[in-house]
Amino acid sequence: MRSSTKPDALTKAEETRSRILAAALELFRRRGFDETTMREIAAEAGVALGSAYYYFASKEALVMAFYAQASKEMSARIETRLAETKGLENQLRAILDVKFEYFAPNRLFLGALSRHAADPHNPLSPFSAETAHIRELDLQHFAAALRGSRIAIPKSLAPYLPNLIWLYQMGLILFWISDRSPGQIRTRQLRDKSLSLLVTALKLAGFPLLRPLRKKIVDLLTAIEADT
Amino acid sequence: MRSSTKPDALTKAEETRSRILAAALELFRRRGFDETTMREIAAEAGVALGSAYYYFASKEALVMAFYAQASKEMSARIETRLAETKGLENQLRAILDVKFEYFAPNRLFLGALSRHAADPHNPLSPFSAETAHIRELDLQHFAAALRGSRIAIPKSLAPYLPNLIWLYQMGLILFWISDRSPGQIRTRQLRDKSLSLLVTALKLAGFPLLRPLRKKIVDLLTAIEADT
DNA sequence: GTCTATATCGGGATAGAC
DNA sequence: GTCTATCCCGATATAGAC
Repeated sequence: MRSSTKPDALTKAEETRSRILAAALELFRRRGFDETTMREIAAEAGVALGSAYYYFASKEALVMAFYAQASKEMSARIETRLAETKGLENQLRAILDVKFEYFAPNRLFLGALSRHAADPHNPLSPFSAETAHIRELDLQHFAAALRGSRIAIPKSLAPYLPNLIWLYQMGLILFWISDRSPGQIRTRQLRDKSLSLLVTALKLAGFPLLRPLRKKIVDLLTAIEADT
Repeated sequence: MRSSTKPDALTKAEETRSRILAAALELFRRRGFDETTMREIAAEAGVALGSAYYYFASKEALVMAFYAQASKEMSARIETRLAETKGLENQLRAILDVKFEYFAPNRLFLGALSRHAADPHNPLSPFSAETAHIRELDLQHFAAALRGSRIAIPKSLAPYLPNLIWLYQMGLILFWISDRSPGQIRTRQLRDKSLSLLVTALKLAGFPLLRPLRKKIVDLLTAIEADT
């Protein structure tokens, strides 16, 4: 518990903890996740190996701490940007921009983590139960952008859209992580073209002739959602 | 090189090699990939640790050998099934069936490997350069099914379809790998509904009113394909 | 409660004798 | 081509100083 005599300062323990986390992230960024050892992290933070383990039960726990911090910081930025931006496509782009900007220095690091991305049962996966609260925050941003949009979205489809767009965004991020084109130009192209496609598709979604297709899509989404 | 005096029998070396591979796969299936150690594999195969490494440079190499074997065996089965099946949807389902049947005993094992799935630069990823020849075989099956179909597919879209369907199939397999519903019922539902959706979408693809959407899709696909 | 120092283990990979 | 003996190193457990 925080000492009640210094409510504004970090306690010694909190200071040590955040120094260890900072050292870990610095090394993860510089050398990648797998290559960084707990011994190096402890050395970089100026503590003994045992201390590092005292604060973080595993290397994995350091990653979870990173997730929490990133989610919190990005969420604030996203809310600011959404308030200054008009139009669904622009708002979605704004969300993506915040993420890419924030993640840019961590691309190598995230690349190592993406190994776990495909396994929803791995705690580090963006699909896992352990990261559910982070996902939830993201979903709220997407839902807000959709609510503010003037595009008429079919009622049957609407409940699934935040999740679908979240998934789309994860796909883009995964693509970006292993995009080796200079400055990740290809991801930028993909982002622009796919965003434009997405918005066009949403505009067409209510079109009567597409009813059978829409029905099949909703049917599919319902089946997937069943429990998860 | 194989001894020319016994063209039909396995040489001793080949026998040892395949015994090691069989032991490895058996253990991978039973206990999972990470949990299985090279020491156990050697013991199960009745050879020394060093011998296992003589035949397979790493645990990873054992996986690549599994891939090669699986690809070869499934390819033969798929060709048989395609010859007996009519209609695009049925043919696609036939291909998926062969894969799921073949992979069924290896679900746990594949689950551990799926960690690498998201990283195209990892040799074990289905997207990697090292697995390109396996992917190529798959693509040919999908291309054959599409060629044999009576559905009129827009010229602009056609070249991308085998790749797209291959990607769709990978998505299904990834879903299946971590599908914990009894008997993987949910994957079966998803397979049926998504196949039906896919075929419906292909039938509608040439529809004139969808031209702007189609154009955007082709545009997107072209950008992605650019080099990779 | 916070942290250091040290010991031990598990497992991938390799060297070199035979 | 097969073995034994090691190397190396990340991870973990623990005893105990402060």
